[in-house]
Amino acid sequence: MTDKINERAGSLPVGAALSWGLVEPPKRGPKRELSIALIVETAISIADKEGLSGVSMNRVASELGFTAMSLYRYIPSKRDLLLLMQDAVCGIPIPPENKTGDWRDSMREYVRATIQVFRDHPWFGDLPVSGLPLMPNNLRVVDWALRPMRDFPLNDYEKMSIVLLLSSYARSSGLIQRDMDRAIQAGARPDEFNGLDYTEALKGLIREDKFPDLHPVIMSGAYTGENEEENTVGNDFEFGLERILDGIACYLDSRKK
Amino acid sequence: MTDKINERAGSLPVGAALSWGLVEPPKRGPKRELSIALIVETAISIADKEGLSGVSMNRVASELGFTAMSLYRYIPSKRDLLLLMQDAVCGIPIPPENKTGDWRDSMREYVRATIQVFRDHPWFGDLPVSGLPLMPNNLRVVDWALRPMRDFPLNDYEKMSIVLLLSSYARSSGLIQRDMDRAIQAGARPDEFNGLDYTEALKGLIREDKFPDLHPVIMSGAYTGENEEENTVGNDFEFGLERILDGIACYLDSRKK
DNA sequence: ATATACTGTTTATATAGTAAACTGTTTATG
DNA sequence: CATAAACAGTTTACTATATAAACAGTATAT
Repeated sequence: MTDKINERAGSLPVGAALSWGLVEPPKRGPKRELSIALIVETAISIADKEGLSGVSMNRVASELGFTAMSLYRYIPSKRDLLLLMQDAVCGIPIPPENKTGDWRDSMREYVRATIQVFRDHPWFGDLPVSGLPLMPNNLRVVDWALRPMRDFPLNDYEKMSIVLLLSSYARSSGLIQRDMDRAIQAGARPDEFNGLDYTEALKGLIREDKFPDLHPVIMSGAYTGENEEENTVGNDFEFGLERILDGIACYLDSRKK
Repeated sequence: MTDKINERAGSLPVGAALSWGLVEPPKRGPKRELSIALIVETAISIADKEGLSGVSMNRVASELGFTAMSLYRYIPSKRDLLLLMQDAVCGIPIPPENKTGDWRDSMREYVRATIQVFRDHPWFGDLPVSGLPLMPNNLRVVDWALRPMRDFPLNDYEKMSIVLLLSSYARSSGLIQRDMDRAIQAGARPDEFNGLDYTEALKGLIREDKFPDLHPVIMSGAYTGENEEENTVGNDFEFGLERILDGIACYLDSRKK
């Protein structure tokens, strides 16, 4: 199966080659009853409901009415299944280009959409990011991130650094928002454990002498995010994003003059 | 074992409680031949050499000359061992406060040190970050990150947002630098697979019509980082950091006027 | 017609993590 | 001092898990 890889795949990881559709479909033998897309879709829906730990080859196959081993006719290893899942949820709709809007709006839109992926698929942030994106949906998102900078007087390295800046911030914000979503869900059933309710424990542990700068932040509740109504920053993630955008604007100015 | 937790631990996860030293040492019975610190240290050294997949309860115990089950007298689960490892490598030396230096230098120093953790312990970035730090070493690092802002005219939410900004950027940069380190190591043995050498494959796959903005970046080699000497950005991570610092400066200015 | 390349399944193996029961040791208590 | 309780580390056992190998049936190329 993995030996039928198109030469264009070059040295790509198998998961990436599969995602690019570079593995030739078989010519003989019985009709396939499954497909990569179906398997990945099923795995994602399990992960959405039960987390990554719910995703086993057996579980995915059972859901489809097959045996675990049948999946290996499509995907060579679980690691590759996870890569395919990762790329699949990057297949978000990319809005049409708005040539009149300013670049700040476009970047905000990109970051917001990226964060949403983490909230829609809470397991997404549990997969390790191994280096640069190589798979098609993920790369379309990178293409999107580059779009607002098309006419910037910057070279490609500068642009990529900005993409890194935006995407890393989106990731971190996405993770935190995901955890907040979880806490709210847990709060709906108060018998369950509320993951963000560590405030009391921390207040007893963070002594002023050992943590002079963290101490007041814990005490005010800003660290764990209680009294969210007092949060002048507003929708948590927007503050940092505006700082990043300011920083970019600042750099553009310095380049123009 | 886990039932002997100090009440100050409150609702903390067990791993965090262990890390805070909130689990009372036993009063009777035979002398302990191991310690949490020793186990964690051993696990870290295995992970440093062989990656996270090398760390199994069996492997760690064998290294110490004990059976896997003996570890459970100290650490209730593997998940907790991983948490302890995560916190342990955050135990980096925190430089003394430099009251005369400016805040930008202090923040640069913090980010640089954080990135170094990812390079020294390549597995560190493979562990999922689950929400806010709760463990002592990690929180000392947060305290450090807050230090340069002590006299900023900002409230705690604003400060925490900036910490998020800096630490998320450090994480992403750290991951990329780790991967570059790996590629260089692989390059030293050219028979091995160089993880960053996907350039050729991508050049064939990223068509201009589907990826109008990414296409030129791939072709120039900026995406995969070939011709690093042409990278005007300089030491890759510094560019984004300066943008962030500019953004913060910009915000401070807008507050002052 | 038949060899070939497939399909999904069955069977088997190796490697986890960890629960429970066991043996021996130290300490607190009567 | 005797004994019970609390512990240490081990043995054994169980449950998942990923996945290799062999198998029986089916569609296609020659």
